[in-house]
Amino acid sequence: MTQAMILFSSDFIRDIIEDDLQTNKNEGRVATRFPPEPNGYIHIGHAKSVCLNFGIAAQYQGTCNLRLDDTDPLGESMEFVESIIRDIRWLGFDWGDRLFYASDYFEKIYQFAVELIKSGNAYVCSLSPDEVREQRGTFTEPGKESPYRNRSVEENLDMFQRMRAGEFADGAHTLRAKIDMASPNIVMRDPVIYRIKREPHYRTATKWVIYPMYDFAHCLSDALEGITYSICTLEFENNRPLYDWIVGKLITGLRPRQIEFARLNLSYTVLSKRRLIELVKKDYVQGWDDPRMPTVTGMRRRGYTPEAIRKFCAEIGVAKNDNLIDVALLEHCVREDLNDRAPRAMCVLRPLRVVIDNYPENQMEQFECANHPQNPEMGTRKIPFSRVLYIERDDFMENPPKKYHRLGPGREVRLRNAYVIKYESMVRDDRTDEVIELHCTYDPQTRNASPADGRKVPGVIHWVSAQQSVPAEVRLYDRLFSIEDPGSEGEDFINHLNPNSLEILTTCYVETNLKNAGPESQYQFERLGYFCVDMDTVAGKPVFNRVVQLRDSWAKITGSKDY
RNA sequence: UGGGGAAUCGUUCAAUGGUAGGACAACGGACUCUGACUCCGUUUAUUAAGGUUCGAAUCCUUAUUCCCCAGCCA
Repeated sequence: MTQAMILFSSDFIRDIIEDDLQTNKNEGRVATRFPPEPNGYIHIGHAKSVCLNFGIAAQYQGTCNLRLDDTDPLGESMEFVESIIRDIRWLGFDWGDRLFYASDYFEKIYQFAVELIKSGNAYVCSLSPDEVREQRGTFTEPGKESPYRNRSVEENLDMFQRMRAGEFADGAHTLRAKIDMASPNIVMRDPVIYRIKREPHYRTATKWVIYPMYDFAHCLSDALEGITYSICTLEFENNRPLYDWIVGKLITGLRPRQIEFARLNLSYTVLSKRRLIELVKKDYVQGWDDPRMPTVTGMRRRGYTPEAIRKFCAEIGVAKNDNLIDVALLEHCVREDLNDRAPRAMCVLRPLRVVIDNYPENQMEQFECANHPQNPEMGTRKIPFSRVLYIERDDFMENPPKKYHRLGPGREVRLRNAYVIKYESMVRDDRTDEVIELHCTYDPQTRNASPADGRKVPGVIHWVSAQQSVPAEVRLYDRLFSIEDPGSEGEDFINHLNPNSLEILTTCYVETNLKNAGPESQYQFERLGYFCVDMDTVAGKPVFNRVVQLRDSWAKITGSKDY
């Protein structure tokens, strides 16, 4: 990614780095890493971390490694590795040849453990999981030392080797760091650093039956890669003393420094892996790339751009306060980006038929329309106009309120890019009494001009030609949850799913120009919002996802939600 | 309850002993062939109480509130 694409910024982590650079710590080197576990898809919260780690590397001419933190084979898979790589690339970041796997370090990490045993700093413990828990103590009481704590180095070495050789059942023994069972920090009470797990690993297959724990593997992986700043989230603050203890015992010279920041929370969604997995597994959504999901792949399918996501990550900043970011900020960022780059188009979501009585039966005109009102470089396109049109149902009211400036009995309105038309009469369905058709007349003088008599026509509505438009499916998305913080309540978050988070409209009409629009291309449907061509599109029958609505000050007045 | 963190507009981020500022949101208004965009304007904050100081969001003291930790998850 080029320098220009990076949003440079300042925060408490960058302050630390700049201080270090001043004193030439780490010989002026800046090395970070993004270390996801490949057991799920990455989401907008990960994107914050990606932007932070890769952004810092770019800002200080350093490096950022991509490292798959795959030390627990349960749930990890190549599918997730591939999705993570795809998503980070799409976000616009590059790690060159520095793609690493913690699993590639298993042998080295094993040797580090042997070293720890030899120096008397680790022992094989044969307590059961329950016993370990019981003996760990509580917040207020110290733990008890394991009866196996003082095994000889020789016995430990032998046992650990036999653990590796597969002589024992899962859970029969663990390797524990010998630290302090009385530590007020529970993390330091002789933490388990290796466990036996007879689970095939997606990369090392059945080569290993013991796997290092996060606390042991992560800091050593950082050290092996020469990481200078190991940036992680707040919940690892308690683990930092252990991080420093392990590195202090095993690594000489320059050591990585762990710095913690607050993870992102976003209103009206959930960002915990556990909850996201539940949404997918129990079919509350249609997969990881469901456009309602806060996953990178979901947002991509929805129509978000990498630029918008990066802007958002820059806007929210980095600090140590717990936060709940208003999703309105995310929406603002995508509108800002798409406003600049999305060509305009017209689409009628809920059609109402309009006949222009004084327009000749077989006449057809082509109007040249700007693709972007502020950017002429985006060119023009031709839009067909004819006697029968569709307009939005919401753009006609029988008994409109005062400030409504669209169509109604006795009213005039401007058809966007076309003529001013005037209401003449309506046709009702005999049975339902519903208005099914409008008859209007047009003013031929108003094609590219205001009415000759100087009268004001305040309203402008969008439309398509009935004959020359293409049927489309449009999927309207709303927030996945109906409360701000579904993750916080004691109640099951599933109870707060928004039942109206997806509305599928199958009778829409879009202008002919979009008949073969390619997947992932974004448009602004004027007066409606930004839309993105979904991958479910088939030739000639486009499917659009609504990325986000336009800001709508009329909706604020009426309280109505959308079209 | 022991330990580790954090408290600043509605939401967020800043101000590093010297004018509390930005963004989003909200609310007015201007403009407009998108009730969009853009532009102009307005409202709103230092958790509390003491102290140090010419001067405190910042330093000290005492409270209060919230988050994290008792996985052989990360």
